[in-house]
Amino acid sequence: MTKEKTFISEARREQILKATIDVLNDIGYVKLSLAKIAKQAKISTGLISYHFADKEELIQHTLNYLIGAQLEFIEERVKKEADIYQQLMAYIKATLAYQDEHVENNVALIEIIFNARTEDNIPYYKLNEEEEDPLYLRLENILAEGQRKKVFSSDFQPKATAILINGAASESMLLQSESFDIENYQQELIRVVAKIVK
Amino acid sequence: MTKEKTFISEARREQILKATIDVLNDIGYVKLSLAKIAKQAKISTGLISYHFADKEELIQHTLNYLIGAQLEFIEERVKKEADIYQQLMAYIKATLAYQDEHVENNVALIEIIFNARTEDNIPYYKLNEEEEDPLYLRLENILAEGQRKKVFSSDFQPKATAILINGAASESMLLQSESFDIENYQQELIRVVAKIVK
DNA sequence: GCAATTTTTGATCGGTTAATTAAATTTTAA
DNA sequence: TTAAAATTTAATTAACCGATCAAAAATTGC
Repeated sequence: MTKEKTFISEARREQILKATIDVLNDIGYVKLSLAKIAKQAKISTGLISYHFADKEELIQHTLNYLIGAQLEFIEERVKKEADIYQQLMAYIKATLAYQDEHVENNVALIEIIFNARTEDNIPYYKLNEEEEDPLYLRLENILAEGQRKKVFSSDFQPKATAILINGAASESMLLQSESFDIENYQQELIRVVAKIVK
Repeated sequence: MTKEKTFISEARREQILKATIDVLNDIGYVKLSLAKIAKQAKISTGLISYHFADKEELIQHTLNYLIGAQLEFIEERVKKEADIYQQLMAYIKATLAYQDEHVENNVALIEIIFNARTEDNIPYYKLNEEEEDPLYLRLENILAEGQRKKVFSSDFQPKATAILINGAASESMLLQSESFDIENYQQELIRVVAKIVK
């Protein structure tokens, strides 16, 4: 109820949020300030405070947006596949595709996760994500379901394998150079995962 | 030549460096200040400025130390093995062991890599490490040498596979919880890598 | 069209921080 | 003993930041 905002208010909040992502890409979390965000969005600093309780709430919303966008992107492609094996491949391809196509979002996500902290001063990257992170769970479920349906070998552990695949997939997030051939890496990763699940 | 420091100076620099690692673990890079480091080391802030030109030089030295320590730890264990296959396994085990046994070093490393920036304002995590990072190169060389010696299958690409293995291995760095069984993860990772190199 | 409400501005307040430096003191080494 | 090196203390400079708020402007509902 408290969150029923007007149309214009929602639009403004989204504008500020997008500006935050831009500024994070430009100068990073350490130098992030409301003044910089305001300048990027071409509004006054006071307006940010009007729409967000404080800087932390703004960052929290930006984080939620970024996580949601990635999840939606991947889920969208996974659910198009009926076959469980194709779902697994879609998951991997979508993960890499998102990193390639939405670099700004990934950079902003990294900046927040590795810098922002909870009220208890615990950095987000130390929070146990594998227990709650919907992306982790999605992958783990695909792997487990494949085993249940006897499509995959029962020769691997869904949880450990999910961590492994996610680790291998997100590594490419950090390697956006000319020399890194993401197309080729995707093929290799898919070949390896195919081997694992047999 | 300019770096020829006295014994006491070297000891002090190392003390400051260790204090920096401690403070990074306690409060993170964002809140890091010379005052906090001085307090941790139980010295005056001025003394830090006396031994390090500026904050950036201190961070740079801390980063070099952390990278060197990890490399040394892993290399130490790899070179004990004569067999190339055992070298590969030693590399993976050592990578995970280091993350488990030197959590403070890894946290400090993460804090610096994901926060500090070069003079050109480029974050360290965006620098193309796979081209220069000695750890990457070491793994890639093991994989390539194994193929050359026909011990490994020629069915994978050393570079892509090195990225994959490093990604899967470093993922566990972020998952230090009670629910995460690093022992079990190591076994799974080793099984998978064994499958890849056949 | 007018009054109430929402949105926006922009200046200001109180606080933090880094880096530097000068001067005084202590420690070290030869 | 003494000169150089190491260390403390404390003051300075100068920048910046997040939050606040009163007032202005824009929008909405009636």
